[in-house]
Amino acid sequence: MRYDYHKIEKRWQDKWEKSGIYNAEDSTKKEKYYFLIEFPYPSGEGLHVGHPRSYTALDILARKKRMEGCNVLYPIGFDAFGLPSENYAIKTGIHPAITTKKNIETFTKQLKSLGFSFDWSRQVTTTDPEYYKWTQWIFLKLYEKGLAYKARIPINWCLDCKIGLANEEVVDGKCERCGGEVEKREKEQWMLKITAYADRLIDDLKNVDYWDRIKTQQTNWIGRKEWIDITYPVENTEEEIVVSTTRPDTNFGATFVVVAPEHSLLSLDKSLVPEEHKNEVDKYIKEANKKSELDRMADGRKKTGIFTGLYCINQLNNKKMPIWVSDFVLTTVGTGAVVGVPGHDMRDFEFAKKFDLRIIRVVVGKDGDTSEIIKKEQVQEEEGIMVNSEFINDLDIHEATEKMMDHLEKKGWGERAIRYHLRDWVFSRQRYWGEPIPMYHCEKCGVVPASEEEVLNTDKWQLPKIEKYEPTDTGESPLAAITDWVNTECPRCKGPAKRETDTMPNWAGSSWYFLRYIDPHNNKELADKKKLKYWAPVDWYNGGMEHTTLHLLYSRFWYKFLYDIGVVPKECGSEPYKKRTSHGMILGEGGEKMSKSRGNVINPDNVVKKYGADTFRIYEMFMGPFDQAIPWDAKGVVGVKRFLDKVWNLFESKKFIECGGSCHDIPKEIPFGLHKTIKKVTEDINNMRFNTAISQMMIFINLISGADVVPRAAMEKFLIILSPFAPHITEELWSRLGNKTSIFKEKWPKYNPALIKDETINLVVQVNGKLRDTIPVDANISEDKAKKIAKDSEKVKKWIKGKEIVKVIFVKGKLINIVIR
RNA sequence: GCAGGUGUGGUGAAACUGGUAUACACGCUUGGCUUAGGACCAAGUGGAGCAAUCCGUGUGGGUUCGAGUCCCACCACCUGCACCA
Repeated sequence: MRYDYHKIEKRWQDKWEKSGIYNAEDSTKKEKYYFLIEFPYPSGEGLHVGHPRSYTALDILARKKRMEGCNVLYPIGFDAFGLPSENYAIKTGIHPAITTKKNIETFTKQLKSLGFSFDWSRQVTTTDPEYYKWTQWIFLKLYEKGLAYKARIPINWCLDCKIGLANEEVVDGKCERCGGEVEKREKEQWMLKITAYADRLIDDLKNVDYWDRIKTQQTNWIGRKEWIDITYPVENTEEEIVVSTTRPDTNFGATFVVVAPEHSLLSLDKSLVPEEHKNEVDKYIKEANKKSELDRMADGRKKTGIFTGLYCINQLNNKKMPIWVSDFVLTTVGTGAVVGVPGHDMRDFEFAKKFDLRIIRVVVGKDGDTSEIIKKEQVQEEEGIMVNSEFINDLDIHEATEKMMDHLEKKGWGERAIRYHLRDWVFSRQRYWGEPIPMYHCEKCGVVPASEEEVLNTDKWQLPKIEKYEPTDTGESPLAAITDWVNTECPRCKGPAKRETDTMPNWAGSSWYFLRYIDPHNNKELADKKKLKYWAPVDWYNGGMEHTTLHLLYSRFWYKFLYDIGVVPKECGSEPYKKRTSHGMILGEGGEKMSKSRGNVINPDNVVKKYGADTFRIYEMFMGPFDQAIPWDAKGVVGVKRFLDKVWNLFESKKFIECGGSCHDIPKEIPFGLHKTIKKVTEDINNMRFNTAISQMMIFINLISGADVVPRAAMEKFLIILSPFAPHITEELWSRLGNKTSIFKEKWPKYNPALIKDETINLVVQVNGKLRDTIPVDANISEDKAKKIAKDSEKVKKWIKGKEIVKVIFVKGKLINIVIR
């Protein structure tokens, strides 16, 4: 019979779904294991080939873990709030809920066609009021604990469309939809105080098993550093300017100060800027206002700037420093003013060069040059010893930093500050398709939170139906247009009040979904304590590297908060994910990102139709190292299909023989190869080296293709280790071998170490490190014997003849290297 | 700009703690089978050379008996940068 993957795959998918063999059990004595993948955003484009990379990987791990006797939770859900559905609604007038429902149906069908062992009975969707009421409840708790507050934060404002834009919708400073001008506009927004958790978010990383690069990136993103804010009096005024720096050791080398265009020193009502500079400065500020932060950082190379006409005094040496304004300085970093030390900072150096400012050396590097004036092209950023710096001369820069900080503090000229790169989380969106923020604004009482009762047990804070999805031209969310929803009474004083009309960002729902999977239908609590104690935390979370700084950090923050207020029991620990790994992106065939506009998108449905789900799964695991970005290769899929065809055809053509204790007519290579394969596949799966696990299985199949008879037991073991990769074909062949129960109820096989020991090896013989011969010898050969054999080799003799042997290096069981002169 | 990563045949890649560079797969070449082949089977396949041999893991240095692997400097590319998810 032909390998008819369509029939086989459909049949087993139906059987598995009916029997619910992948559903996690809630009350069992078995050890638990919780695998988590990042739940998808159900976009209108359907499943991307990138999604199954992560899902297949953890599916393999989950299936293996079950076979090792664990009670495994491997859930799935949908992160369905977001911009694309809303923008689609603006264009077509179709309600996002309808689009979302349709998209989820498509995704569900696609995911099921790939045979993932998800527990579908626990599906969670963030747009479901039964789910998002708990998201809103968490917000109320954050507010109650003082972690939610309002602040004025700029948004991107399109002057033509008159709506606020997401950063992504701003392309080269222009509105993505109309190409019009975009400017920054300040708005009162809800903020979450994630910085209150900054220290714990860094320090607790030592208790989790994340890949190093993930830990490093998180630590750097939080960016905890000791700064010092130094005050300089501004000449001929009552004002002072406060610069912030992490390198006060170089302060004797300071020659100028640069402030951000938004700096208060330049504000009009202060009118400090001398008349003759005013026009130019104002013009510069206006230009800067149009650029996004990222553009400003990117353009920083070009070094634009204007002298303000003001000077300040460095109190260390009473030197006068001109104050410049430049948009490479950001208000969000430090105090929004930096001190220029052009001798030892590339950016300052380029700035000084361009505007012809003084450059002074205060650190000596390896070259030992101590001259005070630095010649052009000589900026020196590496570490070294202080010079030209009075009381800190001859110290290395770290000691000098400490001493300078003490000195400045003692004099009252500076103040130390622990500062983080991490900023508080802007939690408001002026959009419709998100969780309403359950807050009242009362004329008398001010901000009044909704009650828990209202949010949990009434529909008062559910998203109301609306007619138009465009944000209002005042910069408010479309909800602001529904006056009978907005205008309401204050729950405290019963006077007139308005509802908050901003909604939450997409990140909200995804910050705690993994907890809801544990108890998805609970109507009384976010999740039952007993179930949480059993299942939490997540044992293994895999996702994209691009989520390392935002989503991963946000969800760790929320989990810690829920842990602090006792929603998550103490026994679970204060970290949501024990282990975190990352998959690489799948690129288009040319090596570029897959996108509609490039026309290089691969639809997983077509691949499944042409080759079957098992081939698709194995190809995605075989294409390269799991953590690396890899281009799709349509031809590569063929090789994997051939492999599965070979496995199938073996069953059609081979004789399987039963061997009780011993099988004398079976060549030794078969048990040797099998046990080596079991070992390699087992270890490689655990280390996410799926590509090499598959190549080992290919080697084994190539080996037994040549054999006349194959022991049935060997074939069964092979099918079991292949089954997590290719669940359908293996389940089918398993049942064809006469087995009545599912292959996934089998135990994961163990290898026999005695069987995979090499008895002979190829001894590598080198002369001066170059390969000259390989000689098959006993694996336990002694050094003396190996030396003799090596020197007797004709090939080696040729090289050592007439030369002096300086020494011989012997690596047991591997090689011998003869060093000659 | 800052942060994290990657770089090996014609292609995707393999190489555990420094020890035979290129496993496995694609492609290609030759042959077989076939009415046919985008099916299957067999052999070959880093470069130069008749050969002995030499050269080869982004570039340039270094450490070592020995470097794809370790150290230093550089180059190119990918990801993220807070309102895409």
